[in-house]
Amino acid sequence: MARKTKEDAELTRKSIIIAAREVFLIRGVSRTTMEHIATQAGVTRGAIYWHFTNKTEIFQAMREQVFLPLIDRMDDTLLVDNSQNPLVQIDNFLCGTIQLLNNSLETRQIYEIMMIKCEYVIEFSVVLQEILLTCSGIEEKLRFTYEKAKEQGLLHPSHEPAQLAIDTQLFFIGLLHMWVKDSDGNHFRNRAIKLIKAHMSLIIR
Amino acid sequence: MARKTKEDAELTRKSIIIAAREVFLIRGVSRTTMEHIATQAGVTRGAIYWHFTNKTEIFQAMREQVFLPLIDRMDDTLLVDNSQNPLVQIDNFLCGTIQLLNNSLETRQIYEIMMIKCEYVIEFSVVLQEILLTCSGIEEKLRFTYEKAKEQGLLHPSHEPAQLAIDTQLFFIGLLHMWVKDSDGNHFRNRAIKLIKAHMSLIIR
DNA sequence: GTTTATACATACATATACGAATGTAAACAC
DNA sequence: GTGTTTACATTCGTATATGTATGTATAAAC
Repeated sequence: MARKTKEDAELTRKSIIIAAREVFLIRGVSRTTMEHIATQAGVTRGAIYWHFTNKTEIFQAMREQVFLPLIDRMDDTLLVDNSQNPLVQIDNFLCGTIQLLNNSLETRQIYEIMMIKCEYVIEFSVVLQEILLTCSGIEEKLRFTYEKAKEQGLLHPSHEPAQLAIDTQLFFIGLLHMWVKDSDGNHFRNRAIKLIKAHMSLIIR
Repeated sequence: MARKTKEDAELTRKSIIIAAREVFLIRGVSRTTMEHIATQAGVTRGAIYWHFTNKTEIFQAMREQVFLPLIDRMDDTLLVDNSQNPLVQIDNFLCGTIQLLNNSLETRQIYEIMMIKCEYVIEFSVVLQEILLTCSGIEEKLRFTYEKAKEQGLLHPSHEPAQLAIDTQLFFIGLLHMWVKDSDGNHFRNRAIKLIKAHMSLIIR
């Protein structure tokens, strides 16, 4: 009805992203309409079209809220902090991600949306490329850390850091996918930390 | 225009499933309309509604074409044939799946649809349950085979079959997901067999 | 204090999708 | 060879989604 202050406008922008997340989760991204999001956010479609040009832009805004912190945390855990045992660093990174999913509803929901509530068709191919790029980054950082471990003699001599990095990465991608799908929690969610420990135990010398 | 023979009707039914697969792949399941499928199949929506009640039913029909053979092949490779080294059996099963994806366009496309071109909302929750169930089955059969390997002294003494089974399963789920996403082929598709060998080499004594 | 740009709400035009109803010609049962 | 059912095509009514255009009250700029 009336114009809001800039602060208020920013609040409605954020409430639109939150509403989109809630509706995406239930209806899936494709089946969610602007009207659904508007109703959930308590605004009209006009407000949404003011802040975003289309649904894809809302999706991207939502996605950045979890992906940028992920990269940061990965850098902090694997690259910056050199005081610890490299294998413990990797363990910490993996377990930290699971704990983040456990603790943060927002993160949990966005992961679920990105993995099983979104169809990666042409207009989302950018997102797919970014995911692949992020994975390349993870692989590289894991390899870097496994190389440190090898230098310190923590690995079995026949194990190559590059191989271990991909193996750990694929294990973790699989774990995340099953973690998300396993909404009951009995198959993977409750056992995730244990599974990570088991995976790491396969690698130590 | 005219009524067809039963054989012809079965052909159009199959052509509808093929058309659906092709359109699902490009547009995603949600954004695909009955009209899209009909046009692709060279029939009208009337024909589709005669053979299927809705889109979900087409999706299920398509899905069964790859999932039932998967189970069969898994049973054949891991359970029935006992002549080989159990670790080779597992290796064969994993590599066989990758080779199937390489050789069969149909299988490849259906996997891609199921993994990144479909939103698992309520009406698809049945599918999600089936996927979890299939995964449980895979885990069990892997464990069974790793137990054979342990009995034959092929494993490191500290490695438990149950742990190895889940680790291999999660590794493979991750690999399949990245295989599908990596349409260029440079990151995972061309390296898949090598990655499997590397994974198995982590496990042998 | 007036002007202007902002932050929306409302209204409209267009397009698309669905499911059902109906039509129809040929296959099949007898 | 007639009747019935099948395997569709065609048509129709309705609902829903999108993007844009327009209206409007107020915050902010001056």
